[in-house]
Amino acid sequence: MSADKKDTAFMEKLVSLCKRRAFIYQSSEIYGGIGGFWDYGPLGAELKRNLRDAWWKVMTREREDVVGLDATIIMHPAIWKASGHVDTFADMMRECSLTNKRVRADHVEPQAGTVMKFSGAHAPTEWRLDRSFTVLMKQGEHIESFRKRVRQLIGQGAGAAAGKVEEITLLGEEKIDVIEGSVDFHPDTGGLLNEARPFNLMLKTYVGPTATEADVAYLRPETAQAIFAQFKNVLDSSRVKVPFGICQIGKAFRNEVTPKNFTFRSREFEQMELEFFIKPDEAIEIIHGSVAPWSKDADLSEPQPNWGWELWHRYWVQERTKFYASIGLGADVLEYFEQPKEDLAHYARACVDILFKFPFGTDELEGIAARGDFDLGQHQKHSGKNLEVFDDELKAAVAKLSDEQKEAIIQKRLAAEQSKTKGEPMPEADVRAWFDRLFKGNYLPHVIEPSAGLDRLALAVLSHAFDESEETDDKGKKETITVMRIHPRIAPIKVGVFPLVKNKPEIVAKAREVHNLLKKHLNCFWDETASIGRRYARQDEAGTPFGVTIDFDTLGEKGPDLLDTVTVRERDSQKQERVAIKDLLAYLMEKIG
RNA sequence: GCGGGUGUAGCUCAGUGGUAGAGCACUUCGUUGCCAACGAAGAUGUCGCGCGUUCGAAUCGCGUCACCCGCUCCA
Repeated sequence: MSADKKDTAFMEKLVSLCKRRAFIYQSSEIYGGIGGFWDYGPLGAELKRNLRDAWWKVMTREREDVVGLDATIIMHPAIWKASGHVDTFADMMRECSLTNKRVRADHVEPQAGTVMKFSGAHAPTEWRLDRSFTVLMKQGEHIESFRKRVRQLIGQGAGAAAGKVEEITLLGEEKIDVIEGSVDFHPDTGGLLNEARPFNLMLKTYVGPTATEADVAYLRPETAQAIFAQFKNVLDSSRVKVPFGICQIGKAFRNEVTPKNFTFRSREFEQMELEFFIKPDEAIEIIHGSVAPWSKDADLSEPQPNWGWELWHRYWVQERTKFYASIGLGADVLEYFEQPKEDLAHYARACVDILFKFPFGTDELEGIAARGDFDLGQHQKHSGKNLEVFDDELKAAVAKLSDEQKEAIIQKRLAAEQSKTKGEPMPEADVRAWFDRLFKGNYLPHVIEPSAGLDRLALAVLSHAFDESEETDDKGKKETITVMRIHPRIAPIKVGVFPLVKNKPEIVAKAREVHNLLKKHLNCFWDETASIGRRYARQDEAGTPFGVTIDFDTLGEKGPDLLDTVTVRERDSQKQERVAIKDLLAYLMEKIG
C-alpha cells in the first residue's frame, strides 16, 4: 500500500450507506458479528452478481480460448502440500516482548551487540510499566541513542497514557551479556523475542465424522489450485489447445491476522481467477524461429502465434485494464505496480498488480503473474501423474532441426540458467532431460495468472461511486445529498418506475404497464410513495442510473404529441428526456450497454 | 496478538447513578402537476453481550464480542 492519506471519515460514511441502502451488512450482526466476515444485502447481491457476470462474460463467453470451471472449496489436502500453502501458510512467528511486533522466525538475521535489561519504566503521567524487559543494544549504537530508542519503543506501546516519550524514565538498567550471531532479538526493535509459535493461515476442517488428524482438510485459500489439479481433465475433455485458459469464480478462505478496511481484507472472500496456459518460449522459438520481443509500443490488440510469456503477460494486463474501464474504473483511479525482479518468488517471472485508489489508500485489486510451469510441475511431481501436453506443431518443427541447431538451443538455455540471479540454476542433466521431452513435442505449459478479488472490486466500485454534496433548499435548509454513481452496466437496479402521483388511477395503471414492460428485461424498482423528488433521491442513493416517470402528458392531456411518452431522468446529469413508451426499452438498453 | 478509540431507534447522534431522547428514515390516511413537499396519526430500543457494585446502572467496575485507527501480516 502506498502512503496516501487515509480518509477514515469517507469510509465511515460509505460503510453507513452500505448498511442503510442494503449493500453490505456485517455477518451475524444480531449475535454481535464475527470478525472478517461480511454479507451482501439485496442491492449488494445484485451488484456482486453483475460484476461476476461481467467478468465471466468477457473472460470466457466472449472468447474462444478460455473455458470455465467450478470446483469444490474443499479438496484433497495434498493439493495444498504441492502448492506450498501448507508450508508457507503455517509460518513460525515470534513476537518482540517489548513491542509485540511480529516477525517470521526464519526471517531473523543473526545480530551482535550488548544485551541490556531494565526492571521497568515510569512516566510523570502516573503511567508505569511493572515488568522487566530485555533489549539488544546493537553493535556500534551509542548508549544514549539506545536509551532514547527504548523510550520511544515503550512510548509507542503505551500510547497516550505515557505522555511525552522523552519524559519516560527507564528503571534498573543492567548489562547482561555481549553476544553475537543471536537470532533471539527483533531485527528492528532489538526486543527479546518470545517462543516461536505456528500461525496457520488456512482454515481447517475435518472430512468425515471421526474428526481425527487423518481427516484434516482445508478450505481453499485460493481458487487457482483447483484449475491446476483439473488441468488434465479439462485438456482431455474440452477440445482446447495451448494457448488456452481455464477460469473460475469462487469463494476462498484465509485466516487473516488482521481483517480490516471494511470488506477489503476478509477471511471469506470471492476470487475471479484465470490460468492462461501458453507454450514455453523454447517451443515458440522452435516453431516460429524466434519469440516476438516486447516493447512499450508493441501491438497487443490481437494475440499472435509467436508471442512468448512476456507479450502474453502484457496482453493480459491490457485486457484486464479494458475490463475495469468497461465498468467505470478508468485510468484516473487505477495504478500499476510492477514487482521488482528481486522481490518475485523464485517461480515467478513477472507480476503486475492493478491497484485501485481506495479511500484508505491505494491497494491491490488484482495481480497478474507470469508463473512459468511451477504449479503444474508441483502437481505433476506430487500426484505422480503426467500433466504434459503433446504439441503436434512442435514435434513437426523439431523434425526440421539439425542436431547442431538443437544443441545451440540447449546451450542458450544453459547459459540463461547460469546467469540467473534468483534461486539455483537448473542442473545441466535436468535441462537436457527437459529438452528431451520438448523435442518429442511434450511440455508442461507455462501460465499467466490474472487473479482478481470480487469483493475488493465491489468495494472499489462502491467507493468510486460514492458522491456526497451539500445543498441548500428553497427554505435555506442544508442537506446532504448522496448519489451512488455506479456504472449503468453493473448498477443493481437499472431503472425506477414512478407514477407522478398515486391518487390518479389512470397514471398508476399506465405506470404499471410500463413497469411490466421493462421488468422482464431490466431490474426495475416500483415506487409510488412520497414526492417525485424524494423517489429520485432514493434511487440516487441506490445507484439506479435511470428513472422513468409517468405523468399527465403520458395520458395525452397536452395533446397527442406527448401521448404515451414518459420522462426518462438520468441520475448523473439529472437531465430529462421525453421518450415514447414503444421506444423506451431499446432506449434504456442502448444506454445501459 | 498488542496499544488507543468507539458501541444508545434503520441511519447520525444527545443523554455521567433516579420515567430512554432528538433529527432524518419508516408505516397509515389525506393532499400532490418533476428533483430529499405539506398536514394528521403511528410504530420503532434487552442502551453490543455477560457478570458485579448499588435501594436503583445506558451511566461505575471487571470480563467479553464487534468495528475503527496504529503496529503486525499480506498468497
